[in-house]
Amino acid sequence: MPSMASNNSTHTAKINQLNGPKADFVARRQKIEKHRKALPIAAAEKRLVDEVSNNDVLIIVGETGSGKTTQLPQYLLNGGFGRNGVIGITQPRRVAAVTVAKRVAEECGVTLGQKVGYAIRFEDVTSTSTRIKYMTDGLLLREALLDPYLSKYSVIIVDEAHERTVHTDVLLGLLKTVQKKRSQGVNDTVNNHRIQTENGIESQKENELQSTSIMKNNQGKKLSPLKLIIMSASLDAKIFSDYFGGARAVHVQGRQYPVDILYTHQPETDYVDATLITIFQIHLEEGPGDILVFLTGQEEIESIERLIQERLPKLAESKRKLLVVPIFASLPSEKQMKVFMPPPSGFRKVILATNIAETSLTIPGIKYVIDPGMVKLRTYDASTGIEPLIVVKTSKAQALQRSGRAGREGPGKCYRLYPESEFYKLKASTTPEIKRCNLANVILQLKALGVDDILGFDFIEEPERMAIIKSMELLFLLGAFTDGSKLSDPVGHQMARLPLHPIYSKALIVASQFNCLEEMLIIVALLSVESIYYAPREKLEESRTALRSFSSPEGDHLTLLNIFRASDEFLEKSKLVISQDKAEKKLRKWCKQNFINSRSLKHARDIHSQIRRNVEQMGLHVTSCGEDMLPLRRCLAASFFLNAALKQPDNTYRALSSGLVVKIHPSSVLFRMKPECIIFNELVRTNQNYVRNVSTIDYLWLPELAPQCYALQE
DNA sequence: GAGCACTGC
Repeated sequence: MPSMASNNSTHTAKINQLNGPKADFVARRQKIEKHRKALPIAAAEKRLVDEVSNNDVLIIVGETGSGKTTQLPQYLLNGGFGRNGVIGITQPRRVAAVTVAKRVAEECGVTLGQKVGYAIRFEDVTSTSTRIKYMTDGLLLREALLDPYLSKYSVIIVDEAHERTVHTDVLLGLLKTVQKKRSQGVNDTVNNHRIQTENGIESQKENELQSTSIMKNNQGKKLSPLKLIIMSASLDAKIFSDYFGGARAVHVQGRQYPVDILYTHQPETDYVDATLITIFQIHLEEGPGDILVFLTGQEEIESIERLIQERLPKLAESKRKLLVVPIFASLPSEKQMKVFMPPPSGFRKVILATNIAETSLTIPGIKYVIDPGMVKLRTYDASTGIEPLIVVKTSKAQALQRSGRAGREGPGKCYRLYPESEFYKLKASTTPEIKRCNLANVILQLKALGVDDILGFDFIEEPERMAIIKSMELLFLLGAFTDGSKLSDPVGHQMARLPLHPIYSKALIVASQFNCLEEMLIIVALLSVESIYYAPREKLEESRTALRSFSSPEGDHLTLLNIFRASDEFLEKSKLVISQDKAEKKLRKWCKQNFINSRSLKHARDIHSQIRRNVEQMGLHVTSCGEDMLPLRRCLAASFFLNAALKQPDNTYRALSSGLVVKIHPSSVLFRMKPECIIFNELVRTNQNYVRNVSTIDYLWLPELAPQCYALQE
């Protein structure tokens, strides 16, 4: 064998020498083919294609490493399913859509964006020749607003369905009805779909628009039936099968190395301490291999990091080679990259991570996983509308996902810091997101898709009635509905078209009437991203000084506007003398000097240009209020009137709609000013109720601008 | 005078 191998490589090297890049290409193709054939799913190619031919809905249970995401679309294309339409594959995350598309384009030997492409928000790398299209599930939902029958697709594959994101859940419901309608034929359903609106010429226009687009796609012939494939990890195939009327489920083997699961004998009272002990125990007693620890948040990660650093010097010098690497989403990207770098020779890496390491990124070299069994979860309280984060026990599925991270490159070990009996008491899977979030956007989208009766919609799992009703109330107050709770025209339809929280969508529509849409587009873009401020604890004062020149006495909204404009001016000025790339690099430096998170600012810039395009297409007039901030401030009051609060004698505030006692968050420019009347965008509950993104308004504006909520006292 | 799991349009 060894001599064979060496002969082979000499042979290849010779060809390389003779034919250069072409032989390189051939060698790479051969390597790719070999890799593809070795995947567990490869043996099932014909069977899978037959299953898809014979079943309109197919559930595929594929374990990690089966190759289903990259291979199945290629099998279907070769099986002829791309002839009558595009094969679409949805992913919950943007990076996944992009990286998988790149990989498949390479495997097919085509340029990305031609036969194989991807589409995510802000980026469409597809063309008319695209047959395999990877995309985020949220993007496909948006496409459905313009093409309710998803007529360009012959097959839709919903990948990672077990994650049960809101988008996946809504998409499954939509696909179920789309499939039914497409198999029935389109002609008689067009008029029933979303069109039962009693008012207005506008909506008729929109209906006509839709009918024509369907006709065009249809070219006079009936739309072909839609094939639907749901791909999921093993635990809950039955849920999907039942939802699709007992659809057939097939199983595809994965490729994972065995992982030893170890439990504690007793429940741990202090899991931070237990985590520390386990880290050192592995480090001192186990063979080489990196350690991945799952923790609940930044604070916990930083405190454990400190504790490790304190204890390390107490070890024998030869045992001190332990490199601690934290990772969480809000960490600047250059620091995040450290988890992918190999440690100095002889060192063991211990990675302290949040959930980000569960699915979003895969870290190489992990042999040991420590799982304390806790996770920080966003919840939703329908009665107050607050969405607090709480620490809860993981689910069984999550525990399995975490332990699986130890078996990607070889056999591994997972230390669960609770007794085995506790594992069996865990919930099978995490409560789907749709049951623990604000539903305003979901409802708006469903209404725009023609679902009139939200309470009667066939959700795979029903959200709470109260959560639906609360969100309907909000949409009603924003003017998105008619009295018959249909989407209003034009406001409701315009709101549904914008990729923003409904409150912000409405703010844009209001701003067009106040002649300050130019300004509001900026403010809403900034309110839609993570905080753009970045101040490490040790440089708090320095950052405050840097930001002082932007701050406005009128509040955080105008401050945000000032920062955006300053950054934009800086970028435009740079672009006059240097290339776009260099100018953007220079902007990042500017951000750093001013303690601004450049990732968030970039995101806001992208959103800004997208929503600016959206409102222009909708025919709204983008005008500016110029130097006069009064109309803009009145517009903020008219837009965010539901979140108004009045100062009380003790300098706290009372929120007018909920009656909650709140304080201005210390990060606000108004923290010390304590104006009489404010509006705010966010209510966070920690030890107290804090409001963030606050502006001062004149309280007399409320009855004038929002008489439906506020009446003048006699 | 305070902290923010993770995604997505």
